[in-house]
Amino acid sequence: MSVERYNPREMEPHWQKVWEDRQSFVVRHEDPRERYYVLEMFPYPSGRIHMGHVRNYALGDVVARYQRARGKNVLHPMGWDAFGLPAENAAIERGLNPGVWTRQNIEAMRAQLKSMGLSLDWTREVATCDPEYYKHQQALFLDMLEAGLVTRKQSKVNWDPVDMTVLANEQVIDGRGWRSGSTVEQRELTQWFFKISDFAEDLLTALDDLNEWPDKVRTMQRNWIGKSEGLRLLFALQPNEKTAATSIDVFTTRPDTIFGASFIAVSPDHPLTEELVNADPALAEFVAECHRHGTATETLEKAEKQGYFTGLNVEHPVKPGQTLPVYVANFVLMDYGTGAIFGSAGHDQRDLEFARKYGLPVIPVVLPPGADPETFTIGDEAYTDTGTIFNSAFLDGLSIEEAKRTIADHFASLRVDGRPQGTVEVNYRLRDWGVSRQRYWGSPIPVIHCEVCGTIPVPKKDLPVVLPEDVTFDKPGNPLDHHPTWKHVDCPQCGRPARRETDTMDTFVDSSWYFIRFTAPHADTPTLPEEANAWMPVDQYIGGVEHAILHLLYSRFFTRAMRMTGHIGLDEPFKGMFTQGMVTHETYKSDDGRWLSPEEVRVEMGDGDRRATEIATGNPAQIGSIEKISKSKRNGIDPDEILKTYGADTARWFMLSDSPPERDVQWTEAGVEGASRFQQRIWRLVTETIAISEQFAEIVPGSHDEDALALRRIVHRAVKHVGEDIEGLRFNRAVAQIYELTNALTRCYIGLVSPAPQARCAALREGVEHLVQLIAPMMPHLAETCWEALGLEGLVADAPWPIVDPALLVDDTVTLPIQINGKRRAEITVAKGSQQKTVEELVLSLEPVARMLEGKSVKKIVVVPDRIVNVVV
RNA sequence: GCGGGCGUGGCGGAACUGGUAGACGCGCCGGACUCAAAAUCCGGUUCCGAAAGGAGUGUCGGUUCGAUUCCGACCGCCCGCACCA
Repeated sequence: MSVERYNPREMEPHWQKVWEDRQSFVVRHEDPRERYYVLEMFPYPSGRIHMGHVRNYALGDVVARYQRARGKNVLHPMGWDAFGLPAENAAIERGLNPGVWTRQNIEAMRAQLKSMGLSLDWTREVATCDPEYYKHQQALFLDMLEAGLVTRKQSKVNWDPVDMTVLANEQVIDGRGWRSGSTVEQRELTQWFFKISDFAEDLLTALDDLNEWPDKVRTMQRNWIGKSEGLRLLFALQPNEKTAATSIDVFTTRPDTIFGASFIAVSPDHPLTEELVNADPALAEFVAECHRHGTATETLEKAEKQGYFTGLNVEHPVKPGQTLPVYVANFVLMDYGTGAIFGSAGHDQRDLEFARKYGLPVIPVVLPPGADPETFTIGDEAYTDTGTIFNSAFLDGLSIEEAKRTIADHFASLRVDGRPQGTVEVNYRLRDWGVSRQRYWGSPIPVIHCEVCGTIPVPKKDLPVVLPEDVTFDKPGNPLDHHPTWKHVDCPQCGRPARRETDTMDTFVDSSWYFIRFTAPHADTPTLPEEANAWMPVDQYIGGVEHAILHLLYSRFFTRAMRMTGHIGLDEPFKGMFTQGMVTHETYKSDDGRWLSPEEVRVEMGDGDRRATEIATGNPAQIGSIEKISKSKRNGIDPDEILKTYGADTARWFMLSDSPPERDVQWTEAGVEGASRFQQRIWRLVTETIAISEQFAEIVPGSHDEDALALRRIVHRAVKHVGEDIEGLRFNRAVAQIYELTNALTRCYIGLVSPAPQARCAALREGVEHLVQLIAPMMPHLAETCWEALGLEGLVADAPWPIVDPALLVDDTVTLPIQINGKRRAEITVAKGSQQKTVEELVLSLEPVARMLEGKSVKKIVVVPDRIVNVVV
């Protein structure tokens, strides 16, 4: 019997139209069913989707469609992270208006995403560059400003003097601007900040409850917040002529080592340093040298510890009459702690290197367990482990923890400069979030600067502050600043001429609350709290690990800030988080070393190994390593081509097979072919099953036939496992289960001869119907086609997940492997729950066992009921 | 350096809380169908061995009746952070 091949090119657009016409995936808030919110990170509209998007959205769509089948009211929206630098670059390079460019890209990418057949509610689409979106973001900004969550302060920024713009750290390469190539300056600018550091402790402790997040991401966030508990300690300066300061404020996590102190070091950016440089040209030169190295940190990871003695000394806080020298040191950071440390050379590696270099004393004060206090010395390595305090007067004999407490109490009661000398303090690495950008293509910050009234918020009734479209990029700097009229406004308070804020917001702000906006995307307030509270938190969020820190942390902060300003009633936006792996592909190089794209080479098998040829020249090409898809290595595959050639279902299926979703997946031509073949196999199985079952006027599920029962067992087990695997996001295992089921059904079909036994035919039919439902979340178009062909009602997209008959999951017999001394030698099939004794007797009577046991005595028989038997001889 | 993860066939990867290692897919080999090819179907495919049998989850050691799984040491790879006081 010849069967027509399944044609995805015809069927996929058909079903996409059916879903759209029927509004299958449009969500109503009033729907009484249990809610489920699944979200993939929204894309930047670069113009084309890439394979990473295909993977991301394929993963999310399986979850969405599965939860729908499970009877949930599923919110699965899509939008555009539409502000950002590439649009401005397009404007500069190609003279396109950023808004026009972005909107064109959105059109193109929307069409591409639609061709993937995703179960998205497109009525909720938002684009962050749309005034309808950023209007509400501006309102949120104003609310947060009022609530004291926003501040304006001076901060050092990387300034590109040619482009006249602030650069992110990632845009500074070897101390130069990535675009202009000019040397980047450190500038003090007044910038807007969100006070995320106020939430440091809460953001840290709440991580413990996010148990549906990858541990890796939680660890990264913990490190980023970087909590350390220690003591803030005042060292009194010896009287001198150089400075008006009378003490130095130091932060330490090791106050227990205070008796081992040998020097004080302050940062080159410390106020004391800045005071001293005026009278000390050599120090000024040293500081300048530090700054030169400052920017290119990563390459100088092992930069030598360097210091400059200031000539100042402090009194030793626990050794009366002794003093400690004060250095300026290149390894002390101004933005951590107080920008000053005391050096405890015996128990900190950096301090040790510094002390050795400048001939300062190294006094061990922590004795390792079992070491001899008379002979213990520090060599090239500082001792940082646990031990007992010694050489430390009243701390002697204490553990490190006890010593920390004792010394904290000791300093708490002493005073320097009229303040307690020691205060227990917690420090965080997390710093406030600077959101000012001197760029055009971002959400305007809604404030007005008035010479008389100061910084005045734009009244809410005047929102949105809309970006002007008529801007030029012909000169460096911020186009908003150059615009002839935009920034000139009257002060909303006094009415006098004033100036708009021309900074725009960091695009991370846009993405910090879009997931909440999706719950009421057309509301004329930022949220409808009732709807936001009903839908949030996002049950399953899926995206790349590259956003594990900033985006997720900012979003967690923003949700808290939105709660404080009354827009939502919860703290944590994402209940479940999943980070997917990257899509990789082989790389190819021509014989003269050019990178070749996969379309430019032909790969063939020859003599057991794979060979590549450059098509254009006919020359052999090198097959290189498997790398993340990138423009520079030219190893990208255009999803559009794949979607056109093979169809969406094939691309989706391939993305879900084989590799676990959290790991990298290698895109291969062979793998895609395999996925495409499987699609045809399903279609054949379905059509042939239909032909077979037409022999019967009516199918009655029967259970008299042993084979039918066996098949039904396999089917129901597969339904159970696939469901569990999808819920656990183990899609590769779900795929394997589906393959196994398909194999079993195919075998059954082949075993049927006409006229087929009715019971078995019914079982086959049931199995095939269930198979179609199992593949529906992954290959939805094929599944709809099969569903229709089987004559089933409605759409498979609306069909409930098949119900598992628990009776079919239990076997009444079980096959026990028999081990002799831990090696498998035989197996027996016994009734489930057989008595230990019966099994033992049965095992010993087995021929192969008896043979193995000849001449040996049985020491012990371990019988794990319904599991395994181990005979020990 | 610190933190986290991972080492299983030719390849991607399975193996639930310790219980038949290699599910499933890719590739390869053989066969059927065909004038032939594609497609499809069937069988085989961890290694050594003709077989009986033996070895085997990075290496070495330990716990256990039994270890890919637990513990210790080492080797290798990947990711994140990085002068954090």
